[in-house]
Amino acid sequence: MTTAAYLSQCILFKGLKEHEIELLLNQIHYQEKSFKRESLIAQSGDETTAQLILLSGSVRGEMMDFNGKAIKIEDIKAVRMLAPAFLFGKQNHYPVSIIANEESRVLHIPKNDFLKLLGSNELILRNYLDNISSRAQFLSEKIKFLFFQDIKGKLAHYYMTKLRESSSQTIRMESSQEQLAVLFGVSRPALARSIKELREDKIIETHGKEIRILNVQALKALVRE
Amino acid sequence: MTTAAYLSQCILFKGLKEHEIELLLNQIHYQEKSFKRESLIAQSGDETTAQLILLSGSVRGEMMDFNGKAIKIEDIKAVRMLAPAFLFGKQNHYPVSIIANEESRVLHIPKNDFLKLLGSNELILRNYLDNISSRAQFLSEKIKFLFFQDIKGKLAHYYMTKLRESSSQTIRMESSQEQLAVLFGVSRPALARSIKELREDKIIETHGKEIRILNVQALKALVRE
DNA sequence: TAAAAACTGTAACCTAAGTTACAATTTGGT
DNA sequence: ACCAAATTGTAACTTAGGTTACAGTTTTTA
Repeated sequence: MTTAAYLSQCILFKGLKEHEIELLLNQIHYQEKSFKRESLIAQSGDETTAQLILLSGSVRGEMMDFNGKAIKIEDIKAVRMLAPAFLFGKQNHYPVSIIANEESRVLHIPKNDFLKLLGSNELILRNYLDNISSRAQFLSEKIKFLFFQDIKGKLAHYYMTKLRESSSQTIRMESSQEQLAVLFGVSRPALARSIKELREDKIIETHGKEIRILNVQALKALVRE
Repeated sequence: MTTAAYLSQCILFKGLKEHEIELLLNQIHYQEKSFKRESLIAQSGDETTAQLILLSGSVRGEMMDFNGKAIKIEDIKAVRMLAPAFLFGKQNHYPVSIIANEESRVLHIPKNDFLKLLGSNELILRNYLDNISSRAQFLSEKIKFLFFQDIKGKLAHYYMTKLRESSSQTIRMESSQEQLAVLFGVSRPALARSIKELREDKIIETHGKEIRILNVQALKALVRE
């Protein structure tokens, strides 16, 4: 698969044909890099001198707390830009560390070339604008999630979201409690305790990785908003 | 003072002369609105259908927690755009409630007219790009501040920032403990307790609104980063 | 300048979540 | 199918911060 073929799946190039992307790429410099599973793609605090685009694989963005414990901000699957809102503005540093979840390929476009790209096509510019706005929106939601919800609120929010994607009243957990705790920024035993309490209150029922929602109303009431 | 004169002080129009702004304004529709002290300019969750620019006065952005208790995200002084990153992207809703701190005037540019403005001048577009990127950066810092710092860490961070603006080892607090607690998202007595502990540890000395930093090293060490 | 209002200091008590530890269960590899 | 490793359940105990309450202090306003 060509670079342009990958990029045609990135929202930055939404509305553009593969051959148009090809033409645009010919006018700028860029590199492709491969990263092995668990390797560090960018370190929190590093200067952002280029726009990165994840072409294949998946990565995660993590913030570190004082004790070195990570909390996961998000999982990112190809094809997507990495840290789009951190190339411009005042603080050109990665806000999170970016780590490959699996073998991944990343396109690396130096800032000046990326600027040229934005200037060369109005559609791309508009897509970019949309994208960094969405980033700010995502971060603003993240504040609400991390800071305003207690553990049960986080669980309820998480389950409700999963439930919307499901056709039945059951959810299949694809991540472990440990991983979920990292996403919630809480300790694993505390998460398990909250799950237990939901079980005791007959709000959910767990069978291994399957979770059945028994009382959607009560669950919804736990979300603090 | 004309609208254009105010706008020439807004980073969105950085690099433009007053008469150039005047010309641009002639091509779009806009309104000016006045708000009294403590009145609601926009409610969290409201749809963002226009770009707001604070022309005079000052406002604050607040998130509400579940119990209706506010936490202040930031204070905004004229001249500045309000919620710039929330006009584009997927979630066109105010992330915070915006409340006038004092008598304030706000320019209201409907989304389409604002788009026209962005399209009509490359400098404005670039300024806007910088600005919404800075918003995302601000929010990312806010996550670190609110979620990763304990109360002493927040105090230390706050004092260190104030100290940088001061020529001596003293800080003059212009906000009350109550206001600071709202900014930190903590309760007032808990904040007072932490201040007391800093005093007991001989890290600071307080005399009314004056705070003298006795041990910068120890203070710095309290910031969790 | 006196009374009211706002602000600060502090204490007792409560609660959510962290920490540590370990047993029970599930999963995956050979 | 068996063993090791990972995951989950749970309990005891600690801790940071919330809640409530009230006294002392400073600032505002009449």
